[in-house]
Amino acid sequence: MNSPPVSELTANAHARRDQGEHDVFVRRLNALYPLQPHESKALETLVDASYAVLPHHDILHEQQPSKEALVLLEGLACHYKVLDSARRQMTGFVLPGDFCDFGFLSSSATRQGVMALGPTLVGRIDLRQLSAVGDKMPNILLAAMRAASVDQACARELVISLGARDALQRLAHFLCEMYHRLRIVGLVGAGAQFELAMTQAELGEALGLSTVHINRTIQQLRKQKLITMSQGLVTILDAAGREAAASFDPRYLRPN
Amino acid sequence: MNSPPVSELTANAHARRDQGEHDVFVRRLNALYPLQPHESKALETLVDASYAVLPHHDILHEQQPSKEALVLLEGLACHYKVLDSARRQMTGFVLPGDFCDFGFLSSSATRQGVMALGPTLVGRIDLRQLSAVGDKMPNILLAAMRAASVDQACARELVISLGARDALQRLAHFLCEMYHRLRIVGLVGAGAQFELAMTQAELGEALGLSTVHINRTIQQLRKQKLITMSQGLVTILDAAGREAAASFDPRYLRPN
DNA sequence: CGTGAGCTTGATGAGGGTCAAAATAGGTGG
DNA sequence: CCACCTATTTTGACCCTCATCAAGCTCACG
Repeated sequence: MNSPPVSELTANAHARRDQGEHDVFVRRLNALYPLQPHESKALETLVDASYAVLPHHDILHEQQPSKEALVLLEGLACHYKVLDSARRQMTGFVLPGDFCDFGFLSSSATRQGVMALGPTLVGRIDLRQLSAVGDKMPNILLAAMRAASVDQACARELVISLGARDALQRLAHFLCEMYHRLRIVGLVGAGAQFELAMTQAELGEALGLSTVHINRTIQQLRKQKLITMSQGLVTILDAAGREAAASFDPRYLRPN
Repeated sequence: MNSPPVSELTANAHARRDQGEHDVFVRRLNALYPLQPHESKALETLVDASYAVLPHHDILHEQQPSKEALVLLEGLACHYKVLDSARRQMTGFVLPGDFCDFGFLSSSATRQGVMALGPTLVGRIDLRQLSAVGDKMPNILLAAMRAASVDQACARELVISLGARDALQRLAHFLCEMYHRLRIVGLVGAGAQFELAMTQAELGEALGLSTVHINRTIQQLRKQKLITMSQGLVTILDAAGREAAASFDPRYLRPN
C-alpha cells in the first residue's frame, strides 16, 4: 500500500480516473474558496491530461516559463534549489490538490525547481482555457490566488522554523503542517496516520539539519511518545502534545 | 540625512508630494511590468492618502482583514512574527515601492505583522478604486501579481539563507538583496551606498543570528574590505566579491 | 553631564555538523 | 529461497559554529 511501484500507481490512477482523480484538486480549491456546483464541474474538466513523474525527477525546472498550470494529483513534491556546494535546500512542499507553481498567475518563469519526492501524478491545465473559464467564474481565480497566499504563508512559516526553532521544534512543526494540510484533502487515515514519502536525508534538506541529527531528533519524538515513523508512514500519537512542542498554530493554513 | 526625525521626514514628504512621492511606487510597478503612460498616470492617482508610521510601530497587524492596499513610499519595514518565547523572527522586507502585504489580492487577512523599522511613509489604495482601474487596465493587476511573485521568491531565498548558509554568507546575501532591490527604485547613491535603518539586533532577528554574532560577522566583512557599515549607512566596496561570498544570483528578483 | 540605546569584546558552553562504521531493509538475480 | 547489493537508518566520537552571559565602550540627546 505504501509507495507502490510507479507502474502500479499509474494503473490505479487510470482505473480511478473516472471516479475523480481530479477530485483532490477540486476539493482543495473548494476549501480555499467555496465554489458553486457548476464552477466545481468546470474546474474538473480543466484538468485535461495527467501523467506520472518518477521519484527524484523534476516536475518543473528552474527558469522554465509557464506554458500551463500544473497540479499535483497524487504523491508529494517539493520546491528546491541546488547551491554552489552540492548542497540542496528545499523551500516548500506540494501536496495533492496543490498547484506545483504559481508562476502562471503572473506569467513569470518558475523560480525554483519542483521535484517529485515519491511517485507522483501530475495534472495539466491549459492556461488559455483557464483564463477563459476564469473570466466567467472569478471565484476560481480567487481560489487560486488564495492558494498562492497560503503557499506564501507556508514559506514564511518555514523561515520562522529555520530562523528561530531548534531541531525538535522544527521537525515537530513540519509534521504538524503536513498532518493539517493532508487532512484538508482527506489523506490522513484512521489513527492520525499518513504517508510521507521522504527519507531522513531529505527531511534534513528541508529543515536545514544533517541526516544524523534528523535521525536523533526523530528518536527523541519517539521517546516522548509523540509520533511513530517508519518507512514513509507517520502516526501522530499525541497531537496536542506535538503541537505544543512545536508551538504550532494552524491559522496560517487558513485561506481567508 | 540618515534617519531624520519623523516630523522632518513628513515635512519633506509633503514638500515633495507634487513632484511625485508616489513616484517610487509607479516606478517599481513599471519595472515589474511595463505600463503605458496612461496606466502609470492612473496608478499615481490611486494612491490617495499617505501617512507616516513611526519606527517600531505596526503598519499592519496580524490577522487584520485587508480593507485597503498599503504601499510603502519611504523608509523600511518588515514582516515579522513574535514567537512564544519573546523571540521575534522577521520573514521579509518591504522597501519603498513595495506593497506592504498581498492579502488584498485574495481578500485574505494579513498573516503576519508588518512593522516599520525606520521612519516610514505609507500610501493607501482603496480596493474598490483599484479593482475598477484594474478591470480597465489589466496590466496594473499583472504588475501587482508579479510583485507578489517576487515577494514569494524573496521568502524562499530567505529560507535558503537560513537553512543552508553560514553567518557570513547570510549577511552578505542579505546586503546583496537590499542593494539590488534599492537600486531598482533608485535609492542607491554614488559609490554604491545606501541607507539601512536597522540595528544589529534587528539584523539578528532577520537572519536568525544573535546580536553578538551579527556584530562579529560585520567585522569580518569589514576586514575583508567588502563593505562599510555604520549608523544605518552601508557602502558596498567590492560588489563582485561580496556576491561571490554569498553566492548571490539576482535572477530571483527579476519579475518575469 | 548623566543616561540609555546601540556597538564591541571576552569567556564559556550547547546544539548541531562531520566523519566513519555498523546495523537494517528492500530489491535483484541466481 | 538464498546471496548479494545498495539505500537508508542508526550509533559513536569529535569538533566547530554560534548562543549566551557579562561587562565595557561610544555616542547622541535631554
